[in-house]
Amino acid sequence: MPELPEVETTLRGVLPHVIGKKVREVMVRDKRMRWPVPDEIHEIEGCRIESGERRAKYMLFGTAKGTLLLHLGMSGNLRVLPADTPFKKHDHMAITMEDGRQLRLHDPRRFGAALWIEGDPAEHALLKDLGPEPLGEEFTVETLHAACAGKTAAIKQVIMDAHVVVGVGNIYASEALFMAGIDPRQPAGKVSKPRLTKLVQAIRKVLAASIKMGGTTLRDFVNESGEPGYFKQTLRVYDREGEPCRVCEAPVKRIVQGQRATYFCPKCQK
DNA sequence: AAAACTACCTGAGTGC
DNA sequence: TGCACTCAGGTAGTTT
Repeated sequence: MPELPEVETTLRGVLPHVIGKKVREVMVRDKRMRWPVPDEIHEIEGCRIESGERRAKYMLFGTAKGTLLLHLGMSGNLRVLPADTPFKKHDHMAITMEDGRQLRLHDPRRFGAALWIEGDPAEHALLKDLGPEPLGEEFTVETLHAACAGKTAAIKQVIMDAHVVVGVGNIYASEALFMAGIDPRQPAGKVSKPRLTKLVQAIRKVLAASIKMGGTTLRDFVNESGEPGYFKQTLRVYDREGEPCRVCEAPVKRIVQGQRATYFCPKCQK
């Protein structure tokens, strides 16, 4: 589920409930996540949360003692609920704040993660080799051009590579390539610089637009309040196989690249 | 170095 | 109803 806009939406919703507040208790109901939830996660108990940031699709909550890292995987959500709300199946972790509110990490597929980082999070193994943020200044046509140079891999796979640019998942990769008019199968090294310029703009635009609408709910994404995102109705190609292109009316095509579905318009994207 | 593929896991949907 | 099968928003790790 969650790509960058969904994580950003969740983080923004959660922040007002945690910034400047102390954590009372962490309850781990099922430590089987992508990596076992470490016992050190309890280090956060009694700490005041000073910061909350997103890096790629990771959420980082900083305290004086260390940093809580959360990832929503494919099926996760993080909700803010009264602490006495009955637990649901797959509510794996609950973080109770001093005011009685609780953050619930719910993740049926358990591809998500909850880790405790001591020291500088930027140096953590999961974060240190990540590429630039797509909405930040460091992601430019120059960086993308350099990353694509000489590569035979399809352009879609390259923009989904977190070493090149973070946060571009399967939905927004297809959408950005449509907006830029680029065939997702094009070898990355063969896409001209002007077209990469369009692609950089398209990636920024589609992510920003989705954040504005609270993200995309395909099946089960909900934000911190349990509400879906509304960007799905704006999708131009993703999950629209056989339906008419919104520009030229040619049927949208679905192919598989790197074991993942890709959607594109064969007429608009060359 | 880069590309291809595997693995992790549950639930929804489809076809028989 | 039930079984077998496919597919799903991510990404670290291994193999080629």
